[in-house]
Amino acid sequence: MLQVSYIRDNREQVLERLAVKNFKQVNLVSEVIELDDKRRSTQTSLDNTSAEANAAAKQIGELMRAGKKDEAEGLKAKTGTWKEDIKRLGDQLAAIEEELYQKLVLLPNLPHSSVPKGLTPEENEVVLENGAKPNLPESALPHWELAAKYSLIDFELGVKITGAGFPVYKNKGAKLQRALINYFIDEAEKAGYSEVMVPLMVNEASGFGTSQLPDKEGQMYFVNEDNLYLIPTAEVPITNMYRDVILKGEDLPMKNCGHTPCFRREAGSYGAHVRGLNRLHQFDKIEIVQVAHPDKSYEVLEQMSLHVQGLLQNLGLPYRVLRLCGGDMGFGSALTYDMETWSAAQQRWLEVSSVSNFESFQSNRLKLRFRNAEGKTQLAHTLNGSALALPRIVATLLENNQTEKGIKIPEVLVPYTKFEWID
RNA sequence: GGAGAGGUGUCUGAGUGGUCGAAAGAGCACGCCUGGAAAGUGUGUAUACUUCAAAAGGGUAUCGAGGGUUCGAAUCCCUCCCUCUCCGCCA
Repeated sequence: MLQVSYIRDNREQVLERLAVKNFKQVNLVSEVIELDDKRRSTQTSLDNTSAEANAAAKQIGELMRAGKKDEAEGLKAKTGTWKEDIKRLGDQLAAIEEELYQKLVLLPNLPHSSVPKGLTPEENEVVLENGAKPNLPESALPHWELAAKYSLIDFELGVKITGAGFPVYKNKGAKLQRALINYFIDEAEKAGYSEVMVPLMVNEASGFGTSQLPDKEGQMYFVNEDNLYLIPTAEVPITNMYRDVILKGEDLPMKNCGHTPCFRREAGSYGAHVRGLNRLHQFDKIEIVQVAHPDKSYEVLEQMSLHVQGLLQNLGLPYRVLRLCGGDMGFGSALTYDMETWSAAQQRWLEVSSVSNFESFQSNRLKLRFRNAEGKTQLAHTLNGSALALPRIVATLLENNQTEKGIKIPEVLVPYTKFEWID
């Protein structure tokens, strides 16, 4: 959520930035400012009336104690109008604040100045490409066929137990999952992220805090009985650890990592591109999260991007880094890098990570602040990224590393898998 | 699931209708004291809003959340949420 004070002070710039995200409801900006004007004047009237009423109440108390009952009664008689006014103004204020909030949550975050204008994924900017794409023989198989051939993943069994998009990992397929999880967590800890294990269900307040709600309500599984949402990413519980928190300036940056399954309804996405591991309802992911000083958050973003790239390099996967264009960015993000690996058998790029700086968009909702050098509270910046999401890594690994002998496990993983080949 | 107790500031904890944004202690910060430290001592120590104000400061709101009673609510009433204890169930 954007800060109203910022919108007020930088109206033209806000409009300009929103245009980069192709945001159409530009009149919301002036509506927000008008409502805030109304809010302020109503608040002032309410405050003044309350002050009068408070003073009178105090005086009545004093008169009562002094035994001047008549005077007190006289004063009491006058309080009626104030009471009515306070009630009326209070209701008005609540209504205005609600309306303001409803409009405010419709405004996406402002994109960073480096974000390219654009509508579709094709307009994302390729920042860099790294690693050689393997040349596979004609007989190369896509990962879903490899998974069946080596008995690594049973999609049909998952359908029986739950439904499409909930695969069962078996044998070396299951072990590969655990190996990747442990490897990614170990690497994150080496980079200074402290591990947390968090709940897989969150309440409404947490969903709002990281702006999945109300924006992506339909994308989350919802447990009606208890009013809880299954997490679509560990970003939600991990970032919400810092909800309603005032950090000390010297505590920044806070760095956490965690592994969780992620649950996504992915309503409406079917077809050839979602075969196999390409898109699932449940998958495992290691998330890295930082709470940073506003002056440092873009440095931190680069550092997180490099961390993710390091993992991909270590796994020997060809990858590229995209700077998302305004139209392809998430609602709350100011700058997002997507990392994609080249899936040689499918001949396409697969998104395996997304690293974003939310600046103060989330922290404004979270009320996540720190005490700055002047001792004042200030909104911190939040960042997060996948490091990494497993399924497409597995897909690319299986496809790119297939040989006649079997599938070669990358060296860095062998201490974790304890086998070198899937055969 | 059944029965009971309770939610106050960074923490402990007082406060059952006015003088309460809230005693006291601890912690923390700064100062004094000290060769240095401890002890001692003094001061300070919530958040938000504010078309009041240059600032100091002032006003308003907040004692789990929301509503109500009252001239006046941390205190009384209602609803909800949460925590703890005992019983039941249980990895």
